Amino acid sequence: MKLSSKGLYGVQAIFDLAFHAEGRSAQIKDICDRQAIPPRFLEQVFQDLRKAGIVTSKRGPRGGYQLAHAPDRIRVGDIIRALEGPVHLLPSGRNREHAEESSSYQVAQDVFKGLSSNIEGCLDAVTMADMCHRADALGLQRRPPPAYVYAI
Amino acid sequence: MKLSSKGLYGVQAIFDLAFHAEGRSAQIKDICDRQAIPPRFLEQVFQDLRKAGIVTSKRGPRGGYQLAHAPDRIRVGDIIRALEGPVHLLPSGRNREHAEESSSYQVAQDVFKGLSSNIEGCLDAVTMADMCHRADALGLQRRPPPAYVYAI
DNA sequence: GACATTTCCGATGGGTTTAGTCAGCTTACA
DNA sequence: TGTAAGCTGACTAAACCCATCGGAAATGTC
Repeated sequence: MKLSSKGLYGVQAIFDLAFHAEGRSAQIKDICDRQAIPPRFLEQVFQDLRKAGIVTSKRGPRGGYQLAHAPDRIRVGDIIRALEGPVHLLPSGRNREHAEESSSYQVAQDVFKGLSSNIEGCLDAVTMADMCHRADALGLQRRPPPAYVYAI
Repeated sequence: MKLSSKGLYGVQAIFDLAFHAEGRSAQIKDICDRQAIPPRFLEQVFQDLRKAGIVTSKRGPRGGYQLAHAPDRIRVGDIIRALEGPVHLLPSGRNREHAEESSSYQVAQDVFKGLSSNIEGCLDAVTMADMCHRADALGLQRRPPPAYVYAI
């Protein structure tokens, strides 16, 4: 049982936004430089995150992405669900229709449903604010984007 | 985030063994009939379970599989680990070596390591005995294998 | 208005994993 | 010795993952 790269990249990127941008917006290029993520791939990831309402975007020069909520309101679970769908331990089998009738299968179904929501609970227990605190504890330096200065 | 069919089939099969065979042995054919699992596929699953020491096997006529431990000593997590490897949320990336140097990545790594062991904890909290109790509560009937009777 | 920059969208391709099948071998009971 | 089971390894079709690409749309700057 593992996470896809999309999920990891997503969490890294949102954390990056929370930690380095601090409410302002950042661009894909900069996030990828800091987090070592392929830029064209992160583009896709951000599309999903935008559709899920986790970030807002602005096009054009000096555009970029911005958190839609405060870091303590964004949970790891929100990101994972946006990128990989709900945690659902039951595989959507092909000839599972026949099995669904058997009450024997229902026991497994009940158990896995309970486990799924427990696991979601684990993921929802960690927020971006938590990750920022941990980063501070590690001594990680914030690199806020330079304030824009008009050319002379 | 989802489970593979192998994991579900494995849990179903071990539960079936605990519930219907009750310490005795059962054959693939019978388990598959009760649980609606492709027989040749369950064969593979049982090989992994045997190598992990969760079941023992006996070949030849009137052979079959048998639990290696009491149902309250077999946890869902044991089965999942045997069939899908340890829960490890971090994808084993290709160019992740470069990223590992960045302490930014280390934050994500720490968080996911913690989450992984929490999730294992969820899976280890449910035993086969628990599933049997639940099945009893659902009114599921046990179908023990008929005691062998010598032909006249 | 022209241009540069950045996000947005859809398609594509290589590689890996999954789910299931198959043929043939080994073991062991009767 | 025949037959019923498990054991082993190879195989395949489909799905999925991880990007990468070309171009379109929006928007700030000159």
